[in-house]
Amino acid sequence: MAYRRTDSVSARLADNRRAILNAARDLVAEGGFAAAQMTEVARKAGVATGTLYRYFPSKEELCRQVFREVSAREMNVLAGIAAGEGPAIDRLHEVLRTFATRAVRGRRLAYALLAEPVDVGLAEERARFRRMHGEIFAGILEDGVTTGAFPPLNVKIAAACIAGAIPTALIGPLAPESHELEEKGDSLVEEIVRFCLAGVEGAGARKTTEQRASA
Amino acid sequence: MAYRRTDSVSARLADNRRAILNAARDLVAEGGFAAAQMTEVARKAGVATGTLYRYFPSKEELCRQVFREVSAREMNVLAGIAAGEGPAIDRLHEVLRTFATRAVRGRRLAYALLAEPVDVGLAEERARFRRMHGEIFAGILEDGVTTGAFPPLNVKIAAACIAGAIPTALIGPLAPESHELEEKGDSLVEEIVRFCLAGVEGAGARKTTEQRASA
DNA sequence: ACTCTTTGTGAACCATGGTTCATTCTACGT
DNA sequence: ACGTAGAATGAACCATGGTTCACAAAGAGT
Repeated sequence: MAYRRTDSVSARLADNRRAILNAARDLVAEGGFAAAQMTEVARKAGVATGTLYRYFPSKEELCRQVFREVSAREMNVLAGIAAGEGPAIDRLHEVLRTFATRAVRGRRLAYALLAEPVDVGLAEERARFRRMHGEIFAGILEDGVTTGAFPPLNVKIAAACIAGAIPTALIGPLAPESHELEEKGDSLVEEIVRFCLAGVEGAGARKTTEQRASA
Repeated sequence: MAYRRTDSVSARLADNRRAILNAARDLVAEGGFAAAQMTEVARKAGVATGTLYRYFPSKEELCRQVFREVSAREMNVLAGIAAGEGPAIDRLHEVLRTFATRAVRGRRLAYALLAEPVDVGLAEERARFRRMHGEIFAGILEDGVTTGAFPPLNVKIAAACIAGAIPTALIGPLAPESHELEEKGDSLVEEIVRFCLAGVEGAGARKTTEQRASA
């Protein structure tokens, strides 16, 4: 028996791992995933390039991990609201407003999570992120439909629409070089949320001119 | 005077250019922009790799050109509908349905245009594409608001929401490996369109529980 | 003190795929 | 026919940036 992992070593390993993840996260928060190059991450974390590979099998894994950690924080905030008490409509309102507002506040990070051009690995992670948004929204919608607060609707599709509408409406303004959020951010958020709520609530069957004419 | 460009030569040049663009377009339609590698494009177009650079300064330019040509066709279809006669609401309905339906029919191409992970150059082109969608939608909305068919609303934001909701709701199903569109495509489209129309029409001020309570 | 194992190092390595360029070919004008 | 300009060629080139690996350092056990 020649070697055993001490607590102090385990701690140091854990510290390193954290330092690496933090370094990567910070780089992403500053310049998006494009800025998270292995050399830079290592430098910022205070370790050698090769060391990164003792903790993560590849850049892709490292970036995925960062993506998951950052997005998990957001998801938890939203999930918390979704799981709360109160009428579905209020929770929906709150979730949407929070989603949009947090994106506006943390623009660069939001841009990285939602819109920055990334490679296929991260795109996959991003898809998962969107899907989870959809599921949170869908949960509330389900509630609302059950209690009769919302008209009958296909909750999955409506949720997907919301999960797409919000980021897209924000993306132009979210782009790193845009500054229009500083002032008009709040009203923008309000308007987006309003659209989504209306999409949910006004789900009753509706007719085109032809249908009205033939009635 | 030693040389003058003949008609036959000009024609051949134009043919080559077209052949290259077509080759690239076909590759994109089959395997997305990821499949449009210069070597492949050249092979498919029946020219040498170097020749590509006599017609396009870089791969990025070539791909942008392809993107523009393909997307222009879509935009024109939508713009045609938007510019038509009839009540705004019908035109909106028609435009949205057409947008979604065409995406469903030309899945792979739609995926490439809307969702495939691409590099920054094409992402820029894609952003322009989205913006143009938004402008088409916004034009109709503007009309509808003016004529009183729609309640007052921020047309730009609503348009952006629509431009985001439709692709996002389709993306999962659009993904090359998914086959769920074959059967459920039409109802999916209907539901998405319904959500968007409701978002536009139900734009009247709406109140949260707190606001209702304090009234 | 000595050995053995794990951990850390960073310069060299390599894979990918776009781009170049010396050379060859084509066709225009005389 | 022949000289020349423009067009075509495609194998070699190169830039980027992730990954490796031979070696050194540190820590654990006897």
